[in-house]
Amino acid sequence: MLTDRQLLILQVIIDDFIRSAQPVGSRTLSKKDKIAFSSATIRNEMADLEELGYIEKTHISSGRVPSQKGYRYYVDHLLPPVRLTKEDLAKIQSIFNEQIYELEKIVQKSAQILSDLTNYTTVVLGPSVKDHKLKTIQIVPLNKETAVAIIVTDTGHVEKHVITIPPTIHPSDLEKMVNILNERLIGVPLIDLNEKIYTEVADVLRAHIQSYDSILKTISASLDLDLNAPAQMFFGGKMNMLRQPEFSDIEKVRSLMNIIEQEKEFYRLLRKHQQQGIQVKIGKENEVKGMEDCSLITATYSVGDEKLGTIAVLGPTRMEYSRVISILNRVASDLSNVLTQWYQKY
Amino acid sequence: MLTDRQLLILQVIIDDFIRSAQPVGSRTLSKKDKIAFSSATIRNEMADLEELGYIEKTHISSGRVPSQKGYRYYVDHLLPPVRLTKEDLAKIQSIFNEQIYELEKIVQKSAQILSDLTNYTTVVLGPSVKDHKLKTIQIVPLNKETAVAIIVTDTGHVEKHVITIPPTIHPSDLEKMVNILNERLIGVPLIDLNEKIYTEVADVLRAHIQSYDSILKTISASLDLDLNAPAQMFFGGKMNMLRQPEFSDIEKVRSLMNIIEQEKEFYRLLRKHQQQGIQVKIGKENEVKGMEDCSLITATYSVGDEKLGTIAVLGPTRMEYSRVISILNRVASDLSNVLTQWYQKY
DNA sequence: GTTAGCACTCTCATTAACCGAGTGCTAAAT
DNA sequence: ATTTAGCACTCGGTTAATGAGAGTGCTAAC
Repeated sequence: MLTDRQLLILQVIIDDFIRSAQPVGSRTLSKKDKIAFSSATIRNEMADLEELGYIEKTHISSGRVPSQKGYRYYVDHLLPPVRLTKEDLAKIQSIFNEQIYELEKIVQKSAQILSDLTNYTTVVLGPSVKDHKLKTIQIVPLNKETAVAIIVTDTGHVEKHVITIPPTIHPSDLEKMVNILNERLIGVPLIDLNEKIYTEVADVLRAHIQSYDSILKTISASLDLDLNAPAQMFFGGKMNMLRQPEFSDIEKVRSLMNIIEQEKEFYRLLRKHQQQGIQVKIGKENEVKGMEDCSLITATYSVGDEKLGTIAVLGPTRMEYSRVISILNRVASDLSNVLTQWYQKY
Repeated sequence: MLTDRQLLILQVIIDDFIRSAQPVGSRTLSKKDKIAFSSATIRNEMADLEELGYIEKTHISSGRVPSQKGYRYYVDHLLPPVRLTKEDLAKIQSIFNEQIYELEKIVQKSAQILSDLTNYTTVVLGPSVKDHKLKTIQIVPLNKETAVAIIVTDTGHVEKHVITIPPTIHPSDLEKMVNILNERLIGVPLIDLNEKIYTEVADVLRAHIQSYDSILKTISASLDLDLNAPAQMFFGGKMNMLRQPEFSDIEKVRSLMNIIEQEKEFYRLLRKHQQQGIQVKIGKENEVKGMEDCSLITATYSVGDEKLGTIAVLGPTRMEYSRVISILNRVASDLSNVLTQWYQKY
């Protein structure tokens, strides 16, 4: 329903505003190469665009600023194509340059590079360990009372857990228990461990081990807690927001940092973004107080068909959507490829 | 060489300025209970104090502000006694309430509580693992090429390390190697591991194992890297600085955050503060550009006589020295006590 | 349908005036 | 010999006035 000319104007307004952070006036627009008509014409079109809700004035005689609806339309239909420069590609490549075998490190480095590249804040939601499969479980006694339980998954992830050992348990029982656990539970996804303990392991334990009750508690202690914990979040460029002119007000910085720092809220927000592909949430679409001036762009990365985690870029609503989306696409797919390739070995 | 009255005035000026963040004038001072002489007298005394360098004016006809020298004198000689409230003590106690057996968690929680209590930024330098002693080393093969090496120390600390296994190494050799390592190296401090490998283990290995060269590389890979890594730093209340009026300027926030975020610089700074007891570095005493308006108060915590790490509180020079020092003293000694008690079991 | 022209609006930067908090100095009081 | 009252003076911060500049909406001409 918008005419081509209106679309052109909308696009140029948003492009210019993203660059300059200043309201865009009709005269500025009329000087652009792409635009061949006079400022008066532009003024008329702008009045229409404003009436339709795509742009706004900051005050009665100011230039125009994109509205949330405007950004939404821009993101959905008007994104200018971006080609990543060689430098950009090289940096992205550098994430995978070193031979890294640890998922966490690679994910952390991705967050780092991504924030360098975009100058915004990035968050990478690490893969939940729930679906990883048990490779081995070890219990290393530290002294009479405590021991550290170590769980290794098929992906090389290591969980540790310091536990107390009730004095009723005999060391040899402990050893037996570990053997039984390893015999019966290798290959089981961590999330199913608790169930399997009761269906598969409990009977065997009862048959072989004296202090059955306390040993069960010990097992629970070593396996239970880590499952409900949220997946790790890796941040990059937390302070990049300070450079954006929209955050020259210390109050805004504070309220935004509050959201980021108390990670729970932010984690919940990211959990919503589990769908395949790039997702863009603009301003109030995030439904979080204090993020009205922010946009969140997310992508997922995966191994084969299985989603592993989410990569997110947080910036002002006046964000370089095109560029960020391109970069994010690239990083997510490269990361998926590398991980897929890597996991195939197992 | 300062008269009692001058000291009194200096103290009241600093106390007031710490509270209000506003330059203190003679009239304000004369209204204080402690002060029984007129504003004119105070003006004379202040002129002297200024000449001696303990206080400064922000402009020719303003009230006085403590100088760095003033703060230094205040910290060294004029600290008003502070008694921690029951609430404060209860919060500090709560660090140790839960039965926590993991050093990292307890240290992290200390940082958290400390920043809550002081409203400043806190850093806790975790203990370096270098001095911990090897409890066991395990190598868990993940697939043909990679394995994860797991080092457990007597303190329950777990290091993991993904390594590649050269195809020339036979799995049984790997097993032999692990056995030999465990036989020979248990109880050795991590920092001495590399040396011991050559003095104690190399010969045995050569005698028993075929692919001697590649296995040595593998060992190095599993043990080498983690030693030079700096000890972990745990932050609390990174954003608390935003609430201080001296950081209403976004530029200052940025330069300070830069220092904090790129942890290396900050780590180096903390390393200087290894001496026993409370240390206070005021403003430029920190010798870090961008920290001219900050003070750093540090304490060490230890097990028995052995220093483990450093606890630090970073605030504006206009910091509540008295309160922070009291709290820090308490936390450091409580932490030391708990850890000493805990470690004695080993 | 497009554009030139014009009156009007509003922000922002500059300047001037003023208030208030604070100082230093002098002279009187203790 | 101190201490204090008094007074002239300084300077930052706030308010108000002014003007320039950017931008708009509307009308009338092209």
